[in-house]
Amino acid sequence: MIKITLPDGTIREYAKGSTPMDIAKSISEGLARNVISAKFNNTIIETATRLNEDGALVLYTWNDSEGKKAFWHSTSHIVAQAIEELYPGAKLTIGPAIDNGFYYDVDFGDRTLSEKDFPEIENRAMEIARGKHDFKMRPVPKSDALALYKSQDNQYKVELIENLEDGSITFCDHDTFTDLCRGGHIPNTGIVKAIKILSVAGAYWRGDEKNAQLTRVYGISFPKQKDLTEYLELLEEAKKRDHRKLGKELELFTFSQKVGQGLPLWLPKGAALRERLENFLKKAQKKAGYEMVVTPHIGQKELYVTSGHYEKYGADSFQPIHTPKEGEEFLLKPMNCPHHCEIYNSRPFSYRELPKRYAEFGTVYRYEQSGELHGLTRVRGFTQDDAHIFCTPEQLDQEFKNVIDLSLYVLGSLGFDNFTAQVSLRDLNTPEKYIGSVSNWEKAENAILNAAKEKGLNFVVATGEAAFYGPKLDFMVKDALGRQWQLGTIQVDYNLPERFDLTYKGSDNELHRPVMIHRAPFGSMERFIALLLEHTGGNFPLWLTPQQAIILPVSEKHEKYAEKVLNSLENNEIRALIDRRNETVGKKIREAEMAKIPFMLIIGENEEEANTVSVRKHGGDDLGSITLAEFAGLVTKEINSTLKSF
RNA sequence: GCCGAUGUAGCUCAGCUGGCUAGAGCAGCUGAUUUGUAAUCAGCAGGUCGUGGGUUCGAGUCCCUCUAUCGGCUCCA
Repeated sequence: MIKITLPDGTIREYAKGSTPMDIAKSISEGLARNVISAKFNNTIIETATRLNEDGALVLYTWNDSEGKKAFWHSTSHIVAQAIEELYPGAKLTIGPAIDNGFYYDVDFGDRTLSEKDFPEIENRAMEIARGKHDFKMRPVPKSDALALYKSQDNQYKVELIENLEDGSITFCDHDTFTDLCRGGHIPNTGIVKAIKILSVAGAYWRGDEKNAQLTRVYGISFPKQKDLTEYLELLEEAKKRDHRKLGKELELFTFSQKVGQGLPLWLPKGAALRERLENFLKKAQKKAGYEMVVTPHIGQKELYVTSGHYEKYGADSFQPIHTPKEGEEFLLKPMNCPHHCEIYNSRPFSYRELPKRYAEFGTVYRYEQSGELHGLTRVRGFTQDDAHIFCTPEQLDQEFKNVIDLSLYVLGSLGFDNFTAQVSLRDLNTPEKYIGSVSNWEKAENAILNAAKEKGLNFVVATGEAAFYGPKLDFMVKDALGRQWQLGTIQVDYNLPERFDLTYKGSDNELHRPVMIHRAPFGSMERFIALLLEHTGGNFPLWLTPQQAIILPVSEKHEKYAEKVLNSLENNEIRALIDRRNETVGKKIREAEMAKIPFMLIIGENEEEANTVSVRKHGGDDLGSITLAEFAGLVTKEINSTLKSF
């Protein structure tokens, strides 16, 4: 007998060789029907894996993310079989589950795969699924595994197997299909009731640009047809929150082919919104002891050679600007730090004066590869809400924690409560990617880890994600389609102070090296506004929204009163306009609704007589007739409830 | 940059396998209407079909180049 510990802590005894499915059956009929995957002593196993020792068992259903993972990974096997049958000679590589579905990377040789081919793959895959074939794992000697894939001329699988240890290699069979696989499948193909191929994309073998490009087939599957329909509807809904669509509809920004790709043009409403965001942060920064500075948009090449940016990115940047005088080379500034270092260097500092906190809404230009551009989230010209803090090593911890507070304040004020804090460290295996001494890196990394822990921040660690000059604490937020973007960032840097020979006079009358914190709570105005659009669906917080109210006179007869109302709103600093058009109230309301204006003030005879406004909120709530003073109070109250001061 | 897809009026889209002067709704303009909580009516105007080339008697439609956009990969100071 073996002792099995279940998640609730109960320990049950089972015959040696029992499977997770046996155990599920012993618990309940319903569970047995729904269990699709299992984890034993922290290893994902099959529901048919025989258990021969004591241990902890977790059973998964479709409702668990591990269950979905097994479900989708299993579907990738089914799709792979369909592809292998439909496209003889196609070489399979890997096919994992991802957050929303799965993919399979395939080398189709000279053949291309496009959307037109999806239905055929889907149909054949569903046929296979309906065959209710069991997924069966079996160990295979390395020599046999190699022999199989060598006979198929599949160099990818051969490469994978060569890196595996003999004895640890397993194949998974279902129907007539066999694949190299470490496991984690659902019991049989019949559980999959709906399969959708979503897209194809190029993907480099092993993620390396130098390797062959494979065709990545993305798909998703569900245990019910209805789930698929709902998922596709969800995708449609998400498209409505696309910041590119909303930015156009709300007249915030645009792009011009003539100006150039990745170079956003801010329209009046968008520019005003940006300005409000900037002022919001400026106010908080002022309280936090920052001073504003202004630096030029270009700098001599030498500046970036000193900082190390030229060596790292020079070849992949906008190329130097040459002046009529020979030998002068300037670069469009791709970051503000070198300029701020030179501001610090403009005079000597005593330890008594530190920290110095220089802030600037600095517009920078980076040459992003054309395929990487994406709306406002990845552009070639953008404005960072940048600041650099120069402090003594003793001040570093406190300063870093203060910046965390500021970043959380910014995210919180704008309703981003679903962010991921990520500590980005260097990859110890690729030291050539980083500049500076190991001891400085260790100091910097520890400073971030300690500050994050002391602030009780719930963070994940990402090795290899550090900047080349230092580690970072990044705040990541997902867009409407679940893609993760970095917004705020805080970085500790011991390197630039050395490269720019920054110093301060200590209490010992000796010169010391300050530590530098790079930070941007928004990240960039462009990306932040993009994510804010997707999160709010264009319904910005009242304090931020371009137009807070619109006055809708029932007819031209009430235009005078409308002016009076507008005047009163302006005196209360409420942003409003009058819709003077000769249209019906119904139409004016419809358009105000579509423009996502928070308050509609309808005025006609009744209101004019009673000196009131009829207030309709965006979305349809009728607040009835109230006085202008009451309305102003309402607006102030709503603003104060969302906009706390720092 | 690489793989795949897309580009028709300011916006959203139709235009079948190539065949008369390229269509619709919304927006715009003109006029009528003076309106009470998501579209009042009528008329008018608006497009070298992303760019350049090719095939053809004939190209919005087929082929190629470039360009921009979209979904990925790679990259992201």
